[in-house]
Amino acid sequence: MTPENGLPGRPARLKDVAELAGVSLKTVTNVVHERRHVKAETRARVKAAIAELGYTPSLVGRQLQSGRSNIVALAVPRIDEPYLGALAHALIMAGERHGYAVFTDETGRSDEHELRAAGGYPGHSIDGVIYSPLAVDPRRMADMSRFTPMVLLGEHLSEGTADYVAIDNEQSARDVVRHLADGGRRRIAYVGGNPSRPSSVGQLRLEGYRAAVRELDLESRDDWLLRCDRYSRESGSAVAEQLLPRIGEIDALVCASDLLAIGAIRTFIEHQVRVPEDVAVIGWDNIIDGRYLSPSLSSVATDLDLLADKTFEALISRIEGNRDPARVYTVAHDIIVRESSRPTSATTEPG
Amino acid sequence: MTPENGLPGRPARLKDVAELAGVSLKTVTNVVHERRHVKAETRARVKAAIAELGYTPSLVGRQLQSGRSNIVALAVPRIDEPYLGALAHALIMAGERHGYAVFTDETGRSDEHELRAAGGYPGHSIDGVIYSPLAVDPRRMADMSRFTPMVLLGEHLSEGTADYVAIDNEQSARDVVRHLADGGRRRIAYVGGNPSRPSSVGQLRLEGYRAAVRELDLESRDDWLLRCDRYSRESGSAVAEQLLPRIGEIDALVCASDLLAIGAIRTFIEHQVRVPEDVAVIGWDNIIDGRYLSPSLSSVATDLDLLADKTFEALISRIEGNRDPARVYTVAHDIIVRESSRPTSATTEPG
DNA sequence: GGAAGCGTTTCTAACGTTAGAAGTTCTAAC
DNA sequence: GTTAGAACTTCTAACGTTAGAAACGCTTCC
Repeated sequence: MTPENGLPGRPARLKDVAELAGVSLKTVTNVVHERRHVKAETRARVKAAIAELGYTPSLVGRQLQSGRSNIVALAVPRIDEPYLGALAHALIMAGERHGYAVFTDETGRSDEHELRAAGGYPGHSIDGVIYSPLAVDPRRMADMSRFTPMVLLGEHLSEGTADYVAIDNEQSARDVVRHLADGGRRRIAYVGGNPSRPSSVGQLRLEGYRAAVRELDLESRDDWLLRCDRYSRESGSAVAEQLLPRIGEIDALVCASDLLAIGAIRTFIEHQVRVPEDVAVIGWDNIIDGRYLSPSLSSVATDLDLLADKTFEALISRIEGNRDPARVYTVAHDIIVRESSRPTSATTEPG
Repeated sequence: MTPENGLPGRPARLKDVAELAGVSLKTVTNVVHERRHVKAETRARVKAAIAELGYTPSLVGRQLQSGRSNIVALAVPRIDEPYLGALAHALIMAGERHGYAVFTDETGRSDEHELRAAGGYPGHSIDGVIYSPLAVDPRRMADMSRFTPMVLLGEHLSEGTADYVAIDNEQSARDVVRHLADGGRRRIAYVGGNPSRPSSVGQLRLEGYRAAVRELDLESRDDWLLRCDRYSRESGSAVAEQLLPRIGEIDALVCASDLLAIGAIRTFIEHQVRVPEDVAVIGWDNIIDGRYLSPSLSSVATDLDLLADKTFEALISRIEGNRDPARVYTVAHDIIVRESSRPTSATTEPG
C-alpha cells in the first residue's frame, strides 16, 4: 500500500512493477504465479520491484478476470446468537483452511434479506452460500437456490440441489430422552416443535422425542408438548412460565435449543423451582455460556470444526460444478451431561 | 441470475440488456442510474429488458471502475465472543443504514492477521476498517494505519489518524465503584489491569477505580488488584480461585468485562461463596447472557446502535478524505444494576 | 549458412462497469 | 429552408488482472 517514498499514493499495480523492473506485464504475472520460463535474474529483478513498491495483486481485477472471488457468504439470522457466533467462528477457520474468505450476512431482518441470500447475492460475486434459513417459504427458497452453490445448516429443504449438513436430529432427541430416563425421569416435557414446518429442527427433534417416549414406555401427554416460534431465551422464559403449574407433574424439560433452556432455567429459579432437583433441563448446541450457568446446562454438542469442514467440502464440490441431487451429510453428536440434568443427588462439577 | 429460459446460464451483463432492448450500453447505464436524457419510451424498454433478464449490476465491475467497494471490514479477535457478536450485529445494521456492507474478519489467531487488518487488507478493495485490536504493538499498528481509513474500538492508539469510539472508560469505572459504595461495599477488588498496556481498557478502568477509591475514601490494598491477559471466562474463574482465601476480607469484585465476571461468579458459587451476599460482582459490556445468569449480572452498558452510528460517521469521513488528527468520540454509558451487585442486609459497614 | 526448435518475452483481448467525448436526430426560431 | 441548439445515443478508453497467440533471440543440427 505504501510506496517506498512514504507518501500515501495509490496501491502499486502490475504495470508499475513491470515498468520498474523493465519487463512486460506478463513476465510479472509469471513471476507472481511462480511459473516456469522466467530467467532467474529476471525473476529476482521483478521480485525486488514487487518488494520495493509493496505490490499486492488486486483481487478485484482477478475476480473480474476469473469470475471467481473465493468468497462464500454465510447467511444467518443474527450473528449475535451464541450458537451462530460459534458456527461463524468455525466456518471462518475452515474457510481459511480451504482457501475461502467467509462473508457473514444477517438475514434475520426480513424475507427480502433471506431471499437475497438464497439467490446467491446477485452482483456480489459470491462463489457460494452457507445458509441457515429462518422463515422463508421452503418452496420459494428451493427455487431461488437451484443455481446457487449452497449448503444448508439448521433447516432442511426438500427440493433443489442444496446440500444439508447437520447432526441426526431425531437420533439426538432419542439419546436425550434416554439420558433423562436413565436418570430416573419419567414425565418429560418438550418445547420447540412447530408442526407447520415439518422439516424444522424443532419438529425433527420432536419426532425423536416421541419415538423414545414410546420405546421407553414413558408417560406422555399432549399438554407436555409446547410450541414456540423462536428458539430464544425469551421464548424459553415464556414456556417455563406456562409450565409452572405443572411442576411436580413433569420432572424434565427437553428444549430444542440452549437458548430456550437458558430462558426456562432462569424463570424456574425465579419461581423457586429447583433445577435439576424438581425439573431436569437439557438443550441443544452446547453454547459456551451453558457451562457457566448455575446450574450448568446439559446439552447436545456437535463438533463444529468437523461440521464446518464437511460444509466446505460439500460447498466446494458444488462450486466446482457438481449437480447431483441434494445430499445430506450427518455429523456425530454427543450428549454433554452437566448439572441441569443430573439425577437428583446433585453434585457440582465444572465444565 | 436466472434468465427467462430457466437455464443456469451466467448472469446477464449490461451488454445483454443493451442488445435485448436494442440500445447502447450507456443508455442502459443511464436508466440504471436514473439519469435525465432518456426518452420515457426507451427507459420503459430498457427496464423491461432488465426485468426479463433478471439483470443485477456486477459490483466487481463497478468496483474496478470506481475504486470503491462500499465494503468495510470489521476486524475483531473472535466473532464468537458475546460482546463482539453484539457489536458486529450493531455494526452490520448501522452499515446498512449508511450504505456499507460489513465484512467480519477474525484477527485473534495471529499477529499477521492483525497487521493485515491494520494495513487495510491490501488487495481486497476494502474502503475502511473498523478495528478492535488485541495484541499488536500499538506503534507498529499506528504506522500501518496511517493511510487506511480506520476507526478503533476497544483499544486506543496514541499515534496515526485512526479515530477512537468508546465510552469514557475511566468515568464508567468511577461510577461502578460509587454504585458499589452506595450499596455499602467498602473493600473492593479489581481485575483487568495490565500496566504494560497503559491505553488498554482494563488499565483505563483501573485508573477510574483508583480515583474513585481515593475520592470515596475506601480501603485499598495492592493485592486486591489482579491482572489478567485475556478478558475471558477462564481468566475470571482463575481470578476467583485466587481470591477465595480473601473472601470475608473483600466484599466486592469489579471485573473489566462481563466474561471475567461470569467466570468469577461460577467459581464463587462452586465454592459456596454467595453472590452478592458475600461478594458483589459487576462487569462491563452488558452481554445478554448476564441477564439470564443466577444471580443476574450487573454491568456497564453502552448503546451499541449509537456507538455503531458514530463509528460509521467517523469512518465515512475518513474514507472521504478527512486527514485531521485522530479524534476521540465518546458514547454515553449506563450502569445496569441486577442481582449480582445488589446491597444486602448482611453487608455491614466497618468501623 | 540456413532452418528448426526451444526458451523467454511481448502483444492483445477479455472480464463488466462507467463517463467523457463525439455523434446523431429532432425541435424551434428566424 | 436553414441553422443553432437541445435532446438523446453511440463510441471509446479506462479500472487491474489474466492467458493465449504471436514474436523475439538464441542454440543446435544438418
